[in-house]
Amino acid sequence: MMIKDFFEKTVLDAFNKAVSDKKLNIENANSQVSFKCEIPKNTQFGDYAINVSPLSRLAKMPPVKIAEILAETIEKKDFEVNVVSGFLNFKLNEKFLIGILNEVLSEKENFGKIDLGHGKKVNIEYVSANPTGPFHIGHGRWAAIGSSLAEILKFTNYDVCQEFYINDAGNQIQKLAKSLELRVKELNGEKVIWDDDLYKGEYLIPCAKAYIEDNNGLSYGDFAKSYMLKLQKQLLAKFKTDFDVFFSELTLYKDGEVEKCVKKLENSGKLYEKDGAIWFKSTDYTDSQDRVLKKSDGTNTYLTADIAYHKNKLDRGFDLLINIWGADHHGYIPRMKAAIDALGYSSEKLEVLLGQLVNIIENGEAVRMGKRKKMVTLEELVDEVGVDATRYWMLMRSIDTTLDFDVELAKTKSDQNPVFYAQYAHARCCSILRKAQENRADIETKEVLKPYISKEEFNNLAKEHDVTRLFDDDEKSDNATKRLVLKLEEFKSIVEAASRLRAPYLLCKYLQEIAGDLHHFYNYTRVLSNDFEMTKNRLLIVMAVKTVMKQAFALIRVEAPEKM
RNA sequence: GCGCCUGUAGCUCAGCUGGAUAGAGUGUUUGGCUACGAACCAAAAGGUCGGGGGUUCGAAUCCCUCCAGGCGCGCCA
Repeated sequence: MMIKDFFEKTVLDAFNKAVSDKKLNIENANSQVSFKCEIPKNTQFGDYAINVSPLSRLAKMPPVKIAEILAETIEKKDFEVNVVSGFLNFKLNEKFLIGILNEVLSEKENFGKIDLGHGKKVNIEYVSANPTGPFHIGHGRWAAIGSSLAEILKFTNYDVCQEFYINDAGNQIQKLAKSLELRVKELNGEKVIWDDDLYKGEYLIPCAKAYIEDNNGLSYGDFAKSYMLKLQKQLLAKFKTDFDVFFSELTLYKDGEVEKCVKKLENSGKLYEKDGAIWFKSTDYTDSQDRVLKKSDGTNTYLTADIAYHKNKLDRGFDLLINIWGADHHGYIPRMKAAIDALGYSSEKLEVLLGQLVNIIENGEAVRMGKRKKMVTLEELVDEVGVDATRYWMLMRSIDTTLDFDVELAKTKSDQNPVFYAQYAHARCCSILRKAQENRADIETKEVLKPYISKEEFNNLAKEHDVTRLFDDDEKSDNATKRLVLKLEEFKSIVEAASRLRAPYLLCKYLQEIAGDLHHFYNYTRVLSNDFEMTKNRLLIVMAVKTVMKQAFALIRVEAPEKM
């Protein structure tokens, strides 16, 4: 149980008791009363607080009075209560904190796990790029967010399938084929003329060389597609983004699923013909205009195949479809939801996370990414900044804000990137745990001394973890200890929020905070000392911090290094 | 014109279903290593929360309106 819930329940119990004892006079006994526990901004007040002011109208009493009555009624156990105006402030004592620490130590990497998904089958689709070129930085944002969200959902008991939709069936593929053909001819010494709408990026030159060397009988289009897809897959793996399924749009056509889907829509009565094209009456739902499914030239639009794709996913039995789309696809949501409803499924099963785009900052100016202009590829960025820093940077901010990526800053000042601050805290924990078991020298005599704790004792410590004492009558040290232990407990609510709100950035924020608390603790509290009992207790704190940080890093798929 | 997102410290951003004196990082200034990693810590300075109305005991948070920026509004994908 989370501490906040504990205090909310404690106060609610006290409230009910006060009402039945007639200490509080509530007219409408059936009225819903609930309390909200929060961590005060100013920790002078206490560790947790509940504001009872909203009750004053109901009880016809000033807030202070209510707070005083409740404070008297509350059954105190391992904490103190004091009243300031309408607030009930709670201060935890040492025993309470020891309880938290023991919980972390016994649950280990399972600490913070919570069953939100009840094993629900969820499909999360993201990146889904055309196989016509390398990823740009924007793709990196979706890759980082999607892969991290997948971890978070798994941790909160969802059955997760990560999927990448390959857009390999549109006329962009013809352009790709033509572009490769021209590159091949160029390499063969022919003079060629490039149309403006072709892919003139230099990335097709190595592809053309490979084609000349051995094209395996493939067409230009097929060769280029599989070549680009292979490169994309390699980069995704390097970027710690592991898809379970790569789904080809083309197979929807080959298997006749697109036609079947159109038939089904036709049966629903939502299709009509106009100007030689087949339209979907999506305005019967929430869309602002009807959409063309089959163009007057007889070919399908992108939407048609995409509807068939979503039908396919639903037919595979997923309870929830999560799509991560760039903000530029925002207008696409109503038509997709309309189609899902028209097909007889529930559009509530589709949840679209709209991500704001990424700007590249160069010389202090935002440069819009254009596909055929000179651009920074994700691969270049990863090579220069590193996988961890790039992922962290992409995840740090809420999906709702446009991300400004200052490439120069990330390259030249990478050692002051926030990710290092958090990683350093983890490495510091590891270092203390190592040092505790190593021989050391006496400060004055330089004589070699035994380790603070033997390997055997250390290993027992990890198994039995009996925390006996945390405080040491040093105010700063004790406060730092308390702050750190409470931060460990907060991991539970962070995980819950990150899962419910689909917000991996909360974990980055949490890592910054716990890292800060660890460094603060380190500066005020000596872990390894000649007080053997205290050394053991503090090693257990460090172990707990290491465990929780490692798990938090795992959820965003960033390395938690033992050394740096 | 319509829809979505954003506007909080010099810069980049938090601020949970309304609550106590508005929070971090970074930058600036200052102080701290002769035992566990100074890639660290501590302190100071820095804000009419885009403007204006409204709702109420109370608003950065909810509602209305205006302003500014971003992204969409194809028989493209």
